Amino acid sequence: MIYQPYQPKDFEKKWQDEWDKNKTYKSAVRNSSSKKKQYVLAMFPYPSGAGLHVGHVRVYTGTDVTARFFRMSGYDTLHPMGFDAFGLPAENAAIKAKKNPMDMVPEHIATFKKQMKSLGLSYDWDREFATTDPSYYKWTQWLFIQFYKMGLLYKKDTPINYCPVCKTGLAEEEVLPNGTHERCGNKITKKDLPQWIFKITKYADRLLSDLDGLNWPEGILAMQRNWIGRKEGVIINHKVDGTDIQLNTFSAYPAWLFADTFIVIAPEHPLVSKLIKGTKYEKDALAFIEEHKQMTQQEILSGNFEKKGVFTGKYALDPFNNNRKMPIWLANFALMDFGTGIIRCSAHDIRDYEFAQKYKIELNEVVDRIDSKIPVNAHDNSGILKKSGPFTGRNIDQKLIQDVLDWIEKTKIGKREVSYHLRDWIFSRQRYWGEPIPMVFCEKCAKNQVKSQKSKVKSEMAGWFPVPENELPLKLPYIKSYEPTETGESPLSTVADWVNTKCPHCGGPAKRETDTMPNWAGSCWYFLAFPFWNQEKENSEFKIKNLELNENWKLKIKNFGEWLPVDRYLGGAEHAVLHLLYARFWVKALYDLKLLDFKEPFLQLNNVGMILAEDHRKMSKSWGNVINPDDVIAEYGADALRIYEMFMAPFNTEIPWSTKALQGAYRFVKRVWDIYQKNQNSNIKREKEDVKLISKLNKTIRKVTADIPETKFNTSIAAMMEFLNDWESTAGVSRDQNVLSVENAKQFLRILAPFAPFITEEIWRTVFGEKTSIHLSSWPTATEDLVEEELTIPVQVDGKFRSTIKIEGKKIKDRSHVEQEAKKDEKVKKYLGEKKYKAIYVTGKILNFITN
RNA sequence: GUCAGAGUGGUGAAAUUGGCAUACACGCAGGAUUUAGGAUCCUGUGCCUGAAUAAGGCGUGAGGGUUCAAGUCCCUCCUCUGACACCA
Repeated sequence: MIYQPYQPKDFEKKWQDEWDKNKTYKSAVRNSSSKKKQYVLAMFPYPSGAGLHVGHVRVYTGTDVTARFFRMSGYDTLHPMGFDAFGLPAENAAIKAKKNPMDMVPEHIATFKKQMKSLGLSYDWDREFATTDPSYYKWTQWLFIQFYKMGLLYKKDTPINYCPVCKTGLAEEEVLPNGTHERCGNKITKKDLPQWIFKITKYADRLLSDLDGLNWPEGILAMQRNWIGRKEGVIINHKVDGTDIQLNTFSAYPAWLFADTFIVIAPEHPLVSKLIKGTKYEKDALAFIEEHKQMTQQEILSGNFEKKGVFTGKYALDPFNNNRKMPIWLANFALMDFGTGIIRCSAHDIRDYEFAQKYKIELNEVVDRIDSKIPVNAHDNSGILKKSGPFTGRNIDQKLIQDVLDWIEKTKIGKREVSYHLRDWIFSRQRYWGEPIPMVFCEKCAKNQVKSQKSKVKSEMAGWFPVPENELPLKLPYIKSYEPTETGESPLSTVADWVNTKCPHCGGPAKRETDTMPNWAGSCWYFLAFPFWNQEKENSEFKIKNLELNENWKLKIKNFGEWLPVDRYLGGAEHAVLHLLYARFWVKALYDLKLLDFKEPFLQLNNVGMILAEDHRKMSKSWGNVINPDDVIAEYGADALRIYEMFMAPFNTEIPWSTKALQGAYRFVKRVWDIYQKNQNSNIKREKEDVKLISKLNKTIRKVTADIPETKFNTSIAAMMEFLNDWESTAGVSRDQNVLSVENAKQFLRILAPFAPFITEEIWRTVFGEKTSIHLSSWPTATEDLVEEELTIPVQVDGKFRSTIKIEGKKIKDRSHVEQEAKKDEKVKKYLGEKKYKAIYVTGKILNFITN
């Protein structure tokens, strides 16, 4: 055969089609198999109009390498792909393009799929779906109803971001950091609208404690722990002087409670109106509350606002100090959604201290100052207490804190309490492009339920009923105008024939919920769907039986649940909290519903680092520094792109793109091509194999085998490059290419296959004439090193490296032999001289002579 | 401020977990081939002193410590990145 230069264009398309046609990457049918499995998943993409980004290529290639490795290693491997197509970005893009997202999304998905195939990603496409498919969101809606039925959802008036100029409700993402609307630049306010809310806080403790068993990056675990923000402390009850009002405060630093001299309360706290009603302070307080309302979330979060407050005219009685009177203030730094919204304040907190100085509120310190300018900070939890009742004179330590807590409970001043940073999850969006929330409101039933003494339905929930399950999916109507409405309500509220329906309870006229679900909904359970998302099965076994959804779900989990949970999940750290937390939450709730039998969705998590542009900025159209994977593939081929992205840096580090370095990867792929082309032209005989080269090959196999499961793709490739260097030079020296047997040449090709699926397949089939895909061949096992005749041992004198000596492999454990050999070495002689020494020999690693 | 991660050549980075620091790659320099450029191949490439492919010294953010031996372990500090942040 004549030498052919490397031309990836000549064969990449051919193999894509072949793999497609033969369903090479179809996952095994898995039911009650005892065979080991790997469910390898990349966070699925939102299919934007821009197509795949080189950043996508990085995660998907890493995931693909992992899946291919396990597939070849004999695991049942599930490696699916789908599309997260609901949500704001898609909707805004569609508004801009003046199209309905329903028409646009399929186009974008087609582009993504085409690109994914051109990259050689080994997905089982039979399981593909988009979260926007009614057959998928039928289940999302059904799950919503299950969660509703178990009491995890409630509806409540909640402030949302609202643009008074555009007259529209906004998502958090649309609010710029300076508190203005990203589209019109006007200041955003809050508006109360009824919202569906998920009681994720009910699972706070389990979401926290179950983190312990996960093989996740430490940083992500820490972020989740932080976000949940569990804090142990006490709730203290106070009477308000001259009223029957009771105020509860939360404190995480019980040792310092005797120091508190005043109380602040969040302006939006429901007890405020009661405190100020009819007093001479009312007018000022109301003005203050109004001013506070005008503050945007951003101003509050920026921390740059002035700490302000007004006196309510009322006093709380301090149970720690003989009912000493504590003035109650409204303060703009008190948060309604942390603790109880009411704080006991003292000199031992910088913020409280400054506030008290400003308004000349009396203070009382219980620990002597170290720095004369400021009081000791309670967060330090150290010092000796004074003026602290029974605890005066005691040192602040764990024992004291426990004693204080016991005392508080014994005297019934208050009780131990746990507080969380985690808040309930606002699940409503006043937007078009999301799963319609499958709930119906009936005014008549609502009235009846409120009237009825027997009804246990809370007034806010009265009249709400889930859409009957046999009506699912509740399809999103195809409409022309779906832009946000003037009232801040969902655009669906304007579609009369969709809104008006029958009450599932009384059959009378009723209205549908017009809010849609947030972007997160579809991604909360998609990984559960892949194992059973197989159209053949859908159509035959499950559809024909026409089971109730509940039975249908259970049957699916029973038959295909063996794939679950996900063994390896790969994706960006930007989802560290929200997506990962929400998905964990749903899985736990489903476990409680007995719809799943495991508690954590993702056993191992690996983060992928972002790829920056060559100029070290983020890739962005406006900078004009975007690298399009299609262009790279056209010029260098998919294999070179894959190899480069796996080799560029450790998988989880952020890294700028480098076209030069890409060319290095391209050279490597080309050299692989060339050496096999040369091999093809020589008659290879096993007996001519080079022993050292085979030893190197086995080391390489061992290295790659160990590295891939640890996502150390860069060092895998470095090892293979080393091997290729050796192979080339050995072949060069021996002046014929008979240095590796066909079997061994194939072994190297197989360990390269997960990284470079096209070139390896092409060589496998054309050079070696194989009939079935290399990707279905089995992963090579490294054999024990064939005798290494000589080993190199470094020799130190007094801890300084001086020389190396060669020792026969057999004698490597012979300590005195190694020592004698070392003493023959000229350099060692020079430094060691005639001095007395002690020798430390670590077998096979190092020899160190110590003379002093 | 809190939490997490990271500081190694001109650059991206390695280092079988305490044992020859800088593998692999990019870049650069010199050479071969070429009308030329590109591509390809070969050689060299941490820093300093040296004519040197002689010899030596110094080197993993800074400083200290443990050890025969430290990029790796311990203490103090500095810088950068990310996330959260008026959290009571």
